[in-house]
Order: sequence, then C-alpha cells, then structure tokens
Amino acid sequence: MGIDGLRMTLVDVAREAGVSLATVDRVLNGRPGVRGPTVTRVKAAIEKLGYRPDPIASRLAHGGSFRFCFILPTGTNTFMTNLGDAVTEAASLIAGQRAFIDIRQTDVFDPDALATALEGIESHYHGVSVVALDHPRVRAAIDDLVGRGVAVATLVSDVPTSRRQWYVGIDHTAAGRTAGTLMGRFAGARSGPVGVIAGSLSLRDHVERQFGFGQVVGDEYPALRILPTRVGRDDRERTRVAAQAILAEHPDLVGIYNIGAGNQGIADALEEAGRTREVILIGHDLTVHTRRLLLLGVMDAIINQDPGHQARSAARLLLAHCTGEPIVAAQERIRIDIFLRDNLP
Amino acid sequence: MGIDGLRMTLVDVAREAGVSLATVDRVLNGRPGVRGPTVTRVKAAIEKLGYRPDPIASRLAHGGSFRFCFILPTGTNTFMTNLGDAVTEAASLIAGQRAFIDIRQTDVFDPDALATALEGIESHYHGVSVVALDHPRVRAAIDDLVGRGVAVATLVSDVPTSRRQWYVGIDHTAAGRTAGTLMGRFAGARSGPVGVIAGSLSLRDHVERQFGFGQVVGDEYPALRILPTRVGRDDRERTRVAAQAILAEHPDLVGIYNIGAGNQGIADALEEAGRTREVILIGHDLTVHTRRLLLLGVMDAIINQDPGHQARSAARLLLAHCTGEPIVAAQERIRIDIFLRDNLP
DNA sequence: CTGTTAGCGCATTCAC
DNA sequence: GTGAATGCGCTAACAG
Repeated sequence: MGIDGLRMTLVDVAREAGVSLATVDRVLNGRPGVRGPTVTRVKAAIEKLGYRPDPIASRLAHGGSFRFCFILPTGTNTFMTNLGDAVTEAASLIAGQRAFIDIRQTDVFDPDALATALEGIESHYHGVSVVALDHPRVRAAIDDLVGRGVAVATLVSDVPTSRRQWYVGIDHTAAGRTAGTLMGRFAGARSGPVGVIAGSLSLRDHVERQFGFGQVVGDEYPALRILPTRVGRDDRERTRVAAQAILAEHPDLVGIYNIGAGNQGIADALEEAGRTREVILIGHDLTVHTRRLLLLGVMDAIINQDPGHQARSAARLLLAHCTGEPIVAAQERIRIDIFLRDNLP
Repeated sequence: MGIDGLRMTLVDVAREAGVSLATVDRVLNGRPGVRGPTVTRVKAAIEKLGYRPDPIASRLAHGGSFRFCFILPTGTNTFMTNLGDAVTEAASLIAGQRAFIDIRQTDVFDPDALATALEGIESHYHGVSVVALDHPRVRAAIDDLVGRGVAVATLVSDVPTSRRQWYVGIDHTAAGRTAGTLMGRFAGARSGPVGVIAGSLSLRDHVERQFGFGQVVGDEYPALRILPTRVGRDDRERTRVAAQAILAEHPDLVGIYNIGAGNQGIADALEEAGRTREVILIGHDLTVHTRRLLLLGVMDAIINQDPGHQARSAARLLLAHCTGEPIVAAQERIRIDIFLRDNLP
C-alpha cells in the first residue's frame, strides 16, 4: 500500500520525450511556444513515467517571495486581538516558505475607511485577506484588487457578491441556528421570553446569526418568545445596559443570546440582578473572558470560530494559490465549534 | 509590521564569520570537527545577521525521503474506515515533501497481533503512527521502536506510559464529561435512568469516556440514574440487543449514551420500541450513519474526533520531527467537536 | 519554436 | 579542523 518511492525528474521526462528540459518545463507550466505535437509527446511521457513535479525544487529555483497583506479591524475586542495574534503566528508559519504577511488595521464600522485601505494596497502584494464589511464600496475595492490579479480571501466576515476567491470563516446563519438549538434544548420545559443582543445590525454576520437563531427558536421552540434585538456595539458597557433593560422588563426571562462581543457586560448585569443561574447565556467566541464565564457557569455555551485556524487557513490559501500547490478543502473548512465547560481546549 | 524580506544565506554567515560554508554548516547542524572559538564566531555571525536556515533548500539538498508506517485496526467500523481514507489523503498531502506513508492493518482487540505488527516494523521506517491499545506487550513494542530511533505517535487511542513522542487524539475523559453535560442539560427537568453502552471495557478510551460521563452525571445531575454499562462490541447487532434490553427494563428511560460504535443498532431498537423522540441518544463520531440519525432527530448530539485532522496531524508531526521544522501546537490539538443538527460540516 | 546554461541555498563528499 | 567543489530538481534567462 506504499506510494512510489523513486521519483521521476524533469530530466527523465525530457529524455523519454526526446526534448529538452526547457520544453518540458514549458508544457508543464502551460507557457506558450511549443508546437502541438511536441506538447502531446511531452504529456505522454509525463503520463507514462508518472512524473510529479517536485514543489520543493520548484520553490527553490523560482526564488521570489510572496507578500500578503491582512486587513484587520482596529479596536479592543478580544476576539479581534486574538485574531491579530493568530495572523502573526500564521506569518511565522509560512515564513519558512518565503511568504510574508503585513498587517494593517482599519475601523471595521467604517466602510469608507475599509474601502480606502483596500484601494491603497500596493502592487507588490500577491494576496490580501480582509475582515470585510458588506458594502458597495468595499465590494468594488475587492473586485478591483481581484481584477488587478491580487488574490483575495475574506476573513471571518464575507462579501458574498464580490469576486473574492475564498471566504475563510463560518456560516453565520448556521452558527445562529446552533445557538438557537442550544437555547431551546437547555430551556427544556421552561417557557418565556429570550433576549437577543447584537453588536450592530449593519454587520452582515450579526444579522445572519440573528436570523438563524430566530428561525430555529421560532419554528421549533414555541414556548420561547424572542424579544426585539438590542444593540450593544460589541462594547462591555453598552451591552451591560442592554442586558439590564432586558432583565428589568422581563422577570421571567429564560435566556439571552449574545450575537456579538461584550459578554462580560451581560455577566455584570446578570450578577447585579442575582440571576446568573436562572438565565441561560449563550454567546460567541472563546476568549479569556468567555472561558472564565463558562467555567463559572455564568455562560452556558460558547459558539466559537477558531481564530488560529482562520488565520492559518487564509495564509495557506493565499500561498497555495501563488505556488500552485493543491488545496486540502477539508483542512480549510472552518468549524462552528460548540464549547461547554467540559470540552474546552 | 512586516517580517524581514531579504533573507540571509549561509554564504553571508560564512563571510561574516570569516569561515567557509562547510564550517557554518557543521556548527549549524551540531556536527563535530570544529574548534570552540570557531563555533563561537560562527554563532555570533548567525545571531548578528539574524540568519534562519531555508528549509526549502535544505530539503532539496538533503535529498533523502522519509517513510512512515501507520498501523490501523482492521474491521468495518465506519469511523476506522474514514480514518483509513484520511490517512491516505494525508499521505498525498505530505508526498510533495518527499515523505511516504504505508498503511498496515491489524486486529485492534488483539494485543499480541498489534505488538507483533509493531515489532515487525522494518528499519527503513523513520516514523510510526499507531491506533494503540494499552497493554504491556504493546507498550514494550512501542518503547522498542522509540529506542531504535523511530518516532512514534499514538493515534486516536493512547498508551500514556509508553515512550511515544506524541499522542494525536482527544482527551476521552473530557469527551465523556461533555456527553454527560449534554445529557444532563438536554434532560432538563426530567428524571430517571440513563443507559450506557460501550464497545469494550478493555479499551482504555471507552473506559475513560464512561468514567467522564459518570463523573458529570453523578455529581451534577442527581435526577439521572446511570445504569450498569452494557457491552456492544462496536457491532450493530449486539448493540441493538443491548439497547433492546435497556429499553425493555426501563419504561421511563431518559437517555442512552453510546460510548462506542453501533449507533444504528440503538436507533433500530429505539424505532422498534417507538421511543426515538422520548429517549435522548448521544453518541460518538460523525459518519454517514450518525449524520443521518442526527438529521432525523434520532440522535441528539454527536461527539466527534475529526479523523482527517488526526491523520494530518500525525503525518505532520512525524514529518516535522524528521526535518527539524517547528511544530505548531495549536494546529495539532485535536478538538472534541460537538455536532448538533445545525452545525454539521 | 526549441535547446543550453547558470544558478536558487544548502548538504556532503573530498582534499588540504 | 577547515575549505573547495559538486549536485539536489527545477526555473529563467539566454542562444540558436
């Protein structure tokens, strides 16, 4: 069940086909300047010998290096900080392959700033990965980049209608559905209102999560009544205020689904009200804070999108695109992780 | 925020240190034949120039290839079949790096057969990955391999007391705890008996899962009473029989935790009894079968250990060990996945 | 259109 | 102990 040991080289193929190294190289890399019949002969030789180019040698000979630019949101949001660290780590991971990553920051709530950042990507970059915002100017900027031959991978948050080659992130609707199912099942026989707090309703992923959550709870858990979504701007204070309002208005509150950041704010409100145990709290993204809240039993589940995986995946995709190496789809699929107290990494 | 662009080469270091290529190479790879002072000079030069060896060139020059042997269980268990496929895929993933994987099969329930297989590993192998069995003879065989300089990674199932370099797999106790928490929370206000079915109680991972499950349910969900574990040999028929017995004896059964394979057998029994909706079923490993059962609502949750991830991880670890490249710990940590209907990949 | 040639950065003989 | 030379398999200039 082995996989062949003795590798064929270009020289073998050239000899077999009765041509020179350069010619084989040309047909191999689809470069012009070879007559049809010759192409056929070479391809036949490749086939016959079962030749597989050696990516290592190729990479060495090619010499050049690749430069990628990652555009991440500014701000103190822990998840985004973790993502930044993860990108830095991914950078050192691919540095051995002579690929380099520059990181830039921009305000994620400002489409114009983001578009400007994208428009300003210098021509020496081979690829860009961006935590995007679904807005016409941003879409246009992405399409321009792709048009210029720059590979683009949206990260965490997508612009599906753009021409980006890949989206590296989770299906946010499914994530919302997952939260919905957990809420419904954890509620068990209880009935009553469920609060929802989002960071912003102009962020596509937050809207999608809200939608997915509503779908499941609305369809399958009639005992639960979803309250109008409140906005917390991913900020601890504002999120606390939103949670306080919900708690005050609904003494029979069953649970809260926090779509965005700011889980600590909700925990604060819950504690003030002395209702941490009775109210189910489900939120997103494993951070030092949410981990703590989960261990304390304040949060009941965390839906996670692994920032390390996402960063590595984006880096690998851009690199593979540049070197022409194959992509392992299964490896690049970002999971919707569910963390309970017991399966924390 | 870039990461340096212009790479230093051995030549640069040699010039800086006033020695030759060969000498630099010697100190770099810790080979003998260099005087102390010279070593110091070279190291200083390396430090000063911030030289980092180019793994690509190294790999090319070194020439040789690596051979690994994966020892997997025989049998028709879907998870193990998937694992086999995943190893084959991992093989093609590292083939570009001139590393090759041979797969061997052996009976996982027979320690002697497994030990014999391990003892028979030819000397041309640089690494071995094995779905192990915690048994003295197996441990001894693993220790022998390591003693001979062969790198060993246990896969899926560990032998913690052996000298293996890595264990690629999940913490099975934690997996059992996770199942316990899900069972407890899904049960909600219900109270009554919960059945447990294992594949075999001589498999360390099954015992650990059982232990973790018992811990959580026993400590935190007093309304649930765990029934004595039954054994199903990971076989559909025998597992069905076990489930039938449990169902017959306990009309008020709240749920079943299936530690091993054979979830279809339990589904069969549940359907015969017309109790698929009322009995919570939690099991392991996402396969075509368990996926279907989850979508049908027969299973309520699946605890998963990604076979693709495990196969790639083992392959990467062995390869990195051979080439001396660094290991990204976060990437190699195998998650305890929880799958609900909504977050299936 | 096709062939020849000179490296890419490092490991590894061999001389000195 | 140390240095010079050769080649890994491929790409990219050049010639022809």
